[in-house]
Order: sequence, then structure tokens, then C-alpha cells
Amino acid sequence: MPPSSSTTAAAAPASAQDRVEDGMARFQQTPLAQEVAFLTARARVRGNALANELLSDLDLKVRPFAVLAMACSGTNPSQRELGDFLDLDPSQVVALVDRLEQRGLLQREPDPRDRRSKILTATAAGRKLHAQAAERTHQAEEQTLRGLTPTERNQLRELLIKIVY
Amino acid sequence: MPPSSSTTAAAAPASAQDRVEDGMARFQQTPLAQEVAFLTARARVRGNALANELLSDLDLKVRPFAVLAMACSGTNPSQRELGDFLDLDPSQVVALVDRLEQRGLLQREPDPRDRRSKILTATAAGRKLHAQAAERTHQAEEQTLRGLTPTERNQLRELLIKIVY
DNA sequence: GCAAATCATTGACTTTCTCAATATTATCAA
DNA sequence: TTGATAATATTGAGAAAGTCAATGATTTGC
Repeated sequence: MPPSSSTTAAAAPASAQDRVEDGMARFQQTPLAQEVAFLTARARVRGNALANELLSDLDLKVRPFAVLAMACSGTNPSQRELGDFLDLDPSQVVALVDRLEQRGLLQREPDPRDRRSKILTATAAGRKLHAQAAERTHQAEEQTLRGLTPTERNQLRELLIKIVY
Repeated sequence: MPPSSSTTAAAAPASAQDRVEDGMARFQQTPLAQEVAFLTARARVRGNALANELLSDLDLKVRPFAVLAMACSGTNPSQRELGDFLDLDPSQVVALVDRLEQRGLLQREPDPRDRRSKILTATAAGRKLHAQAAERTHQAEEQTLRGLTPTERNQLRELLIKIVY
């Protein structure tokens, strides 16, 4: 209903999806475009691109950032737990952890409970970089949610949590 | 803040993320896990996997399905428009369209307005397969949203539309 | 103690993504 | 009109991401 407008009142009819850059409005009414599967896929692509851009000067992308964030979370995840939670194949986890470990951002520590498993903890450098990176991802979050009120943002978060866990 | 609640007050401390299968609950309270960027990524992975599974007996995945759906939508998209809307590189579009065209599911037709561009339209076979596939994706949608009331489903859809367009 | 399962790791392989180059056609300004 | 610039689909190369099977070390359950 409320097209941001406030600018000059255009003669043309203005609908809700009028702030679209192109003439793609007609695709938005298609059944496909109404599926939340489609919408989440789109949100993820856009959000990822934006976050990667904001993280680029830290030499991080969102994947490694997520790994680092878990290592910084105080939850002391094992590699398998991290992979499960982040939907990553074990082999992807070792590659990601390898690189972050080489950069001195985290460590593999033996699990005293289970010597097969390795627990990830961030180094001081890792925590420091994570703090900076978290600012960037917060900016990205802010920007993708800029069209929503605080209440709506909480609603969206809660609804996503319900379908995802 | 406001957990949907309003339901019966359970004796045991039951939070929103209590129906989790594993012992990953501790990760869900981490800052990362509260970002909608993270939640949409997760939703997309899970939704994709489920939809691909349900589509497998039609020899379709969600990507080709999305292309077919657009060709069936009556909007007559050009390849570039389709790529823009689906966040696909032009080269990915030609590969996807090639395969669907070889299977006789859609056609490239010259755009009378612009002879550089090619407009995608579904064949009869394409529309038929799409109808079957749409049932499957609808099932997948139903299943991923099974924890939400109809009202909540609409809310989620509307909120996603706001952040995505 | 033994068989089966689990964890991290490696390697091979496929799929997806990203980019640059190109031929054809449109657009726009001089 | 002509000539420069941009846009469309296409090809191909290379990087990144995802999938899968096999293995050594260890744990679990019988």
C-alpha cells in the first residue's frame, strides 16, 4: 500500500511492488514467486552477496565467518557438530577449519571425552577479527531488513526459527 | 520478545526451539543462529533438499523446475529476464534452457521486438510435467510450513516479500 | 574382547558459480 | 545515415561448492 513515495505524486498507478528497479513486477505475481521456498532462496542469495561484499576487506566470506562465529560462541563445538549445524559435509568442515587455523584464527583441540573428535576454539586474533566481522554482518542484516519495523523483524525471525528448527 | 505463546502454560520450561532432534539446542542461542541471514540460508538448504527429493521421480530438480515454472507462467520471459529474476548467470540460463529444450519441455522463440533476445514458452509436455512437479513442490512447501498456522504462513510470506523485492 | 558405529581426514568426482570473449542486434548521438 | 556504445545469448575456462566413498583412530554396545 504505502509506496515510500513522499516524492512527487506520479500519475501512474503505484502498487506495493513498485519500488522494484526493473519491469519485473509481472513475475512477482507468478505462483513460483509466492512460494516461501523461492523467497528464502532469493533472500539468501541477496543477503550472501551483500555480506560477502561487506566482509571482503577482512578477507572473509560468510561461510568462514560462520565457522569462526561458532568457534567464538563459547559453545565449543566439535567439527561434526559444526558441520551438522551449518549443513556442511565433514570434508567441507576440514577445508574451512584448515584455512582458518592456518591464519591463526582458531584451533583444533582434542576432546578429552572423545579422542576422535576435535573441538574448535578461537584464538585471540580470531576473536578480534570476529568482532570486526560481526559488525559487518550486522550492517548487512540491517540493510536487508531496512524495510521492516522492529516488530516485523522479530516476527520474521521467530517464524523462520519455527520452520527451521 | 513475545514468544507466540498464548497456548497452554507447560510445566516444563518449553521454549520455541524445544522440538529439536539432537543436542544442538545450545547452538541455537548463539548470535549467529539468530541472524535472519543464517536462518534463511538454513531454510533454503532444507527446503531445497526436500523439494529435490520429492521431484526426483520426475527427473527434475528445483532449479530446472523454477525455469520451467517461469516458462509456464504466461509471462513470456526472455532468458535475461529469467536469469535476473532467478539470480542466474546468463551462461547458467543457457545450460538450463538447453536441457529443458532437449527434453521437449520448452521452446526458445524469437522476440519480434528484439531479435537478440529469446522468449521462453513451455510446450504441452512442459506444462503437463510442470503441473505434476508443482504438486510436489507444494507438498514440500506444506511440509516445511507444517509448524505454522495459516495466518503465520501468510505473515511469513509477506515479510519475505518485503525484504526480497 | 569383538563387531559395529563414529569422527576426522583424504581424494575423486560432479555440480554450481564466476568471468571473459564473441557474434549478433539495438540504441543513441553526431 | 553512420559510427560508437551497449545489450543479448552463447561458448569456454577456471574457481568454488557440494557429494560420496574409503580409511585410520577411537568409542560404544553386546
